[in-house]
Amino acid sequence: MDALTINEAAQTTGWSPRMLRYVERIGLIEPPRSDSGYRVYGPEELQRLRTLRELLDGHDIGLADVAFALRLRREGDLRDEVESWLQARPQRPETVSADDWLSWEQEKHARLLAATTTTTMENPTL
Amino acid sequence: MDALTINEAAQTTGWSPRMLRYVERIGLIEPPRSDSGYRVYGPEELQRLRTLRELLDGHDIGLADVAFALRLRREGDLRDEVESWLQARPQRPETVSADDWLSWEQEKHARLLAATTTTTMENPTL
DNA sequence: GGAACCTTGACACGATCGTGGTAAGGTTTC
DNA sequence: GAAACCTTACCACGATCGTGTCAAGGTTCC
Repeated sequence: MDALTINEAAQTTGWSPRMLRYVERIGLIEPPRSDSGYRVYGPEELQRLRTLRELLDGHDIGLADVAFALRLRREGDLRDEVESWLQARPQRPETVSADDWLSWEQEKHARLLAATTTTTMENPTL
Repeated sequence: MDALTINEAAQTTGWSPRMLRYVERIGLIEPPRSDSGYRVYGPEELQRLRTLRELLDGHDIGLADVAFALRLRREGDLRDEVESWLQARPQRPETVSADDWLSWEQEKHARLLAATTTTTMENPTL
């Protein structure tokens, strides 16, 4: 069976049970619950937990960073505002530099993506 | 004249001099320096400082969050990995929704990249 | 050449992040 | 019905974030 309890999930993923609850609380991985309220970790959650670990270890980022990235993805207006703030010349190119142009180009991708993922569908079965 | 010193800039933007140095240190706004090393705040910096304030006040985010967004924008591999992690069904869609499919298509790039960096293949014990 | 700036560096401090424990109580299993 | 789980809710603690203040030294202004 691929339905592990929190301690079993902790065992196989390397996270502590405490951290699994924390990761859930900040909204990164919210496993479904059994009838009696027990967290149920399926293969999906386990895989996500492992890749999350890799993500954190790979770069110098924290859970809060990933949580913020999640916010950016869910809250369209927030993402747009942050994005447009960052866009406003981070350096001071007296003239429009090639660098500016480059980032603009790169931005198109994000913009397109943003346009389609704007739906903030929420459905946390509490 | 539009070349203010740090205290003047603080005055007109509402930030404290201390915070202006902090904002610079985390890479958000790095004003040029005079020959003697004094920070020189031009209209650009002032405007950016004001909009930064609005950005922070508008949503419940911190400077560290904006700094991370900046990292995401600068470090392409980081952005891709974070993006692809978030993409991996944040919720559990029993059925694949159209929305999922759409983003799936657009995210192929990120997924491919992720495939090369994700090597954790564990079998669900038990 | 002194007043009034600027610089970096340090000490400090509450708030949050990332963890770990422990307690009080419900569930599952045998 | 007791053991071994699970739940939430606290207390704690080092690390970082977001601030302030202060010290020691260079710069600008008059």
